[in-house]
Amino acid sequence: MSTLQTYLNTLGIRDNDWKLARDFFMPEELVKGDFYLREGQIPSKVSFIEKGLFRLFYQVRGEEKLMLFFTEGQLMTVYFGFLTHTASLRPIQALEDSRIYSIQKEHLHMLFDRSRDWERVGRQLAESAYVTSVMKANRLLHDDYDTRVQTLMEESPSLLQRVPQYMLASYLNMKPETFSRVKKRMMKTKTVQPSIHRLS
Amino acid sequence: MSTLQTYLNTLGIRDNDWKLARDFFMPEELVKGDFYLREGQIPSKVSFIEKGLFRLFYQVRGEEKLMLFFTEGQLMTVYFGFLTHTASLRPIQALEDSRIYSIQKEHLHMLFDRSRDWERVGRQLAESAYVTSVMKANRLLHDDYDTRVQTLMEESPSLLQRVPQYMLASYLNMKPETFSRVKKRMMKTKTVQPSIHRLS
DNA sequence: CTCTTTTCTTGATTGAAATCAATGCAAAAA
DNA sequence: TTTTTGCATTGATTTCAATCAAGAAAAGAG
Repeated sequence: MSTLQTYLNTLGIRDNDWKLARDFFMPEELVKGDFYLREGQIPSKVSFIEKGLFRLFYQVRGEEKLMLFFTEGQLMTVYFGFLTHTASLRPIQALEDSRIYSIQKEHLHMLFDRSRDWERVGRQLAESAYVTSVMKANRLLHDDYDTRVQTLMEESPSLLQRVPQYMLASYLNMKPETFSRVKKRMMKTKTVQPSIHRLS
Repeated sequence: MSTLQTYLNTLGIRDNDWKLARDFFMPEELVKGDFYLREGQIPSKVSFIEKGLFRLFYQVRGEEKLMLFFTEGQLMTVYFGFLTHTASLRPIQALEDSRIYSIQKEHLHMLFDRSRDWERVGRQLAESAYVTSVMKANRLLHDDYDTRVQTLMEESPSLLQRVPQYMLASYLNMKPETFSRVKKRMMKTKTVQPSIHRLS
């Protein structure tokens, strides 16, 4: 629970606000392959990920499109369905054994009603969800293939280890073959690995 | 001012909350071509559009990319820069003579501090900005060209009258030539116009 | 350790939109 | 009126990722 408390602390949730919320958060364990949320369910909770990795995806004409990863230190939900009270067409599945803390929507709204700080946090989370989503969309829309792969490698190198490449390709809105070719192309172009010696 | 009041009313801003805010909203008139926000400025206000039409765009390698339209009854700002306190790379320009009411960011935060309802509205606006942005991004990413044009024609027919076609093309992330060809293709395929007689 | 399955790579081909280029067309300016 | 300007259309060509099709390599099961 302490990682959750630390996280909330950075959002401005302290002592009293934490006491209000503590009992609402329920621990859950999921093993690789488990569904956190199934297709057709209405998202009714938000979860803080203490450990693990998840993917939010959907199916279209037989093929899977991966939209988002969630991992340690992040809040997870199908925010769209959570906000619009609509059934999610987008399951969330654990890609690794995971440990999370979940709070129900109704409890979250209780917190909003009971505390100014929680209401403010609610706004800030919505705001940062907006910022994140806009940045992601702009990249997918306007960055070329090479840039997308490069950005991913720089910003989320750990994903390369933890996730099969075809999922990363889908996440970047390209085919696995294309991802493979872009990667190869980048290796060729790449200059010598930066190292501490090159700082001189 | 009354259209603004009506709008805020639908968000749950009544009597006292309105009185708190009223004097913060300043009327502005812009004529076609005026910049509501210039490149490099930090967005410091939000405006309600009573009348008119605006475009949010940016330049990349000499070409203009149109990201958003704002029109009557909507709130306008470069929300991204507004939230992140960063200079906007994205000017907003009036496409028609317009009349708006603007509130400064600092005043908005005063309202958040002074009233629970305003803080809630702040959250709800962030939430709906998120929902809108996700829907828009998903369409641009996953709908094919024909669908994008068709959706635009169905949902925003007035834009077709008010905006040159090359801007609509850019808005849908395609070239003017492509837009033209898609439109032509659609005309051919189109079945007889639905009419009241066909309801039988 | 071997066998099986999944994932990744590579090559050949195809297809759809971008690009290049020319023309048409209508509204505004001279 | 003619001329100019901005926008839309159309055709020809190019480009780049998708698709199709084998294999190779890696991961997992027994």
